[in-house]
Amino acid sequence: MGADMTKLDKMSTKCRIIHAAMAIAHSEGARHLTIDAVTVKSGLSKGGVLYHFPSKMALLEGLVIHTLEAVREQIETHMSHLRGRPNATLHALSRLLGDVLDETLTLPVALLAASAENPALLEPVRAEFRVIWNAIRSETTNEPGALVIWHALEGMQFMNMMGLTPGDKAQLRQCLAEIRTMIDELPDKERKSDL
Amino acid sequence: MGADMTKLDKMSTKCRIIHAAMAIAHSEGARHLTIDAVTVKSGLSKGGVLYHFPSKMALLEGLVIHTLEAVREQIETHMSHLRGRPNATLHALSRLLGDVLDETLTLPVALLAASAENPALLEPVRAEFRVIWNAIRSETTNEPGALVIWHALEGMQFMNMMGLTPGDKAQLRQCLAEIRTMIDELPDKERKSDL
DNA sequence: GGTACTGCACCGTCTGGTCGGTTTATGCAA
DNA sequence: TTGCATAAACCGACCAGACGGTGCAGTACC
Repeated sequence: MGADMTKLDKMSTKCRIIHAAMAIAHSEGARHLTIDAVTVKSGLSKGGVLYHFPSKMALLEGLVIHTLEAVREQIETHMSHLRGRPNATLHALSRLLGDVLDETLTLPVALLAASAENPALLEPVRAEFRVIWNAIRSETTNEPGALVIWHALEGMQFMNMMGLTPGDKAQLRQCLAEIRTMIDELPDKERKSDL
Repeated sequence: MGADMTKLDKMSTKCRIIHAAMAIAHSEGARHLTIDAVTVKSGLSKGGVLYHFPSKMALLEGLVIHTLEAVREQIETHMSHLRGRPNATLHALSRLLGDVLDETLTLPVALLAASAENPALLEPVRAEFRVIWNAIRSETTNEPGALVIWHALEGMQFMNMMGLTPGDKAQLRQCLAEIRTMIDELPDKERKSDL
């Protein structure tokens, strides 16, 4: 249990750092996401931050990996509640967006911060997106239709994060509901529906 | 004509600077978009760059405004070819995306670069997006449906820019074609069509 | 003794911005 | 046409501060 405590502490401190980094990236802009800023925001010392992430690249890498991991977990949780349902992956993604619509600390924030420093840091995200896309396309016969829906979901997340969405949250909810009916109307791989 | 020449030269130099800034932001990441980097890329001197844009904020502001202006012009050009057609604004946006799908120097690149320095720089974009949204919603009775389509278009642009889109360009073209049929099936404001 | 830090001094480089100066284009009078 | 004043366009050395990162002595805890 001692080991567990140690591990938990380590994780929670790392989380504090990453959380601080996300908050800075979102409110101040990726340009002002500096180690010193993270130091202040997280309440640690510079040495403390650099103890966990020996360089800024490592920090951003950690930020991407950590956020990606969280996303993956949330998707899997939703997926487990959707077993057997047609187009379960798209449904899971739509639920994920529903969860995340009010939060500010989302995957796109991490993407922006990381790509500002080094676009190559997005590689693990690309890999994950390929996996997601393969899951999506394996569930429907209408690939272009599914791709449109996925792009709509991602577009909502991006625009919402940058504060570019017009109208209020009710409108976004309505938009999300529309997307969900579109997913329901997507042909299943087994029993190809109408059209 | 002397005055015209002067004005043209001035504009072309400003364009060179902005073009250089965009290229850097896209290839190196917003973090490395520095005045010095722009100096080198544009072939000017530091003083020369700062003569046209007296600060980095001014440069980024110029970058956003300039890109937004270009987008607005392209939309209006497409709109003039779509006079009277239902949901003309969405159609214009879809054509714009078609034009831009292969280019790397797009509005989102400017958005990322600007928001990395100062999120407040996105305000003119927000204003423009409100205008676009009002145009879109004025043309259909199915607002949520239109919003989904718009988000899909923006999502495609963002994901394409960050290299997150899976599959090849043919797939994207197919996706865009799908979006266009969806726009065609959107109810017009006058004669509300099926369902 | 190892892990997880704090606190701080320090370094080299990068960055935004200033400033004095130079070149180039323009306008105008002799 | 020439000469010259004036301003716009541009150059590049320089500076102060920010930034990423190092190194190390010390501490608290298991």
